[in-house]
Amino acid sequence: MKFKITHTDTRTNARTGVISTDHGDVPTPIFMPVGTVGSVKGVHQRELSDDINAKIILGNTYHLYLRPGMDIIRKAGGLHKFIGWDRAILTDSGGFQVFSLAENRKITPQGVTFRSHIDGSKHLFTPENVVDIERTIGSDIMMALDECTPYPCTYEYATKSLDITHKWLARGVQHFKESEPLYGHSQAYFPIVQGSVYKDLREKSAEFIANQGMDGNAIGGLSVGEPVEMMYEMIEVVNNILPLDKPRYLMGVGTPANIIEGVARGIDMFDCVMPTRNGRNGMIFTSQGTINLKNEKWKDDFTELDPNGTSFVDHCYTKAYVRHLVVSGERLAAQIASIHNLAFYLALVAEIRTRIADGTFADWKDEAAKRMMQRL
RNA sequence: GGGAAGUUCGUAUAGUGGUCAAUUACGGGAGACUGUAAAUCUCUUGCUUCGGCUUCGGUGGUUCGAAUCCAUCACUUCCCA
Repeated sequence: MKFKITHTDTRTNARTGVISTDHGDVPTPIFMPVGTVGSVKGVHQRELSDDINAKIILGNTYHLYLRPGMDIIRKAGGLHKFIGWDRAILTDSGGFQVFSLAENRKITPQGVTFRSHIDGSKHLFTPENVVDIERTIGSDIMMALDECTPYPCTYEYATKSLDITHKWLARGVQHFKESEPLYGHSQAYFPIVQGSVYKDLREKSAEFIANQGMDGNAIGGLSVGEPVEMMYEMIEVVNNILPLDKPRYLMGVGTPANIIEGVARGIDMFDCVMPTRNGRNGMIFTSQGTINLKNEKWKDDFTELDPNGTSFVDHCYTKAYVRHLVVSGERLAAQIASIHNLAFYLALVAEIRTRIADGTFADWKDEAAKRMMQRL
């Protein structure tokens, strides 16, 4: 994996670049649709590539490991072949599940013991075996095993957790260096900055992560309930330390405004379930604001789903029709809304790249973020 | 023509003397959702100037008190002719 910066904004910390993987180039800043179990929920791979123009998607180590299991993925020849996706894939390590499945896991210095949410069976994740699993999956970018701390989180817990995350990282990096890709394409390994909302812990973590010398770096443990201003402050603190010449990935973020603000602070990569999950729940994002299609006010609105939208669904369906589908519980509603939202997110990062390149990003960002977050 | 059962807040239901503006489901309205245990979850759903007001087919009655008991009328469903 290579990263090349193409433009640097003079008035913010935003930049554009290109991440080159063996599964294609990824222009940055980029949004990566989440496809946890090897499927971006409700969206075909063809729609993902042709209509949404996603360049890279996520898979999840924990979920794929439990089902279908690594023997199937290995026999399939890796996740790309298994799911029929020849563009880039990034795998989350299961660190988020350490957070979200808190009642079903136990953290030890060795690793983390999980109880499967599917059948209750017990499993151990270590920094080493997670690298092995990600090698088997064959993702272009593999994430290190970390603990995504909850919010609020005491300073004591955050300190202890960070120490474990760092120790896990050192072992993960070593195992990454000692292991080889299985399918002939190269794989990168990204460490993750933690430290909750504590500035000194974040600084310490950013330094530790930067020193690993990996091809890219991630910021995790944010957008877990803390006020957004706190999140933005942590990004600033961390990005002051993370190397400029490596891509920076803000994990699990976020809203259109979060993405704009993240880019302004030097973030290059984002992922979030919001466009797909909220889409399934009847909400769409547009350049003019968000729309809750369940609302009665749209029942006889026969205008295009999103007149400014870049996706085909925006122009062949009306708000009234998609609302009808949502209210009726039709699966097509989830598909249309997911396609629309993902296309909107990808168009958003495309516009951000254009504006960084032509120097209009700083003037545009505040008004755009505000406009996109208003409720229609 | 004879007999039986029934009529409750949009619909279907629970409630068989006071703890009932009244159960539950659906339907309606709104909110949440940020490295996906989510096509999920939460709230709300008689009116109200928030003190109350008017409700359980209609009317009349019994009772301190009725959605609940009695009478009667209306309507509905089923069975027998």
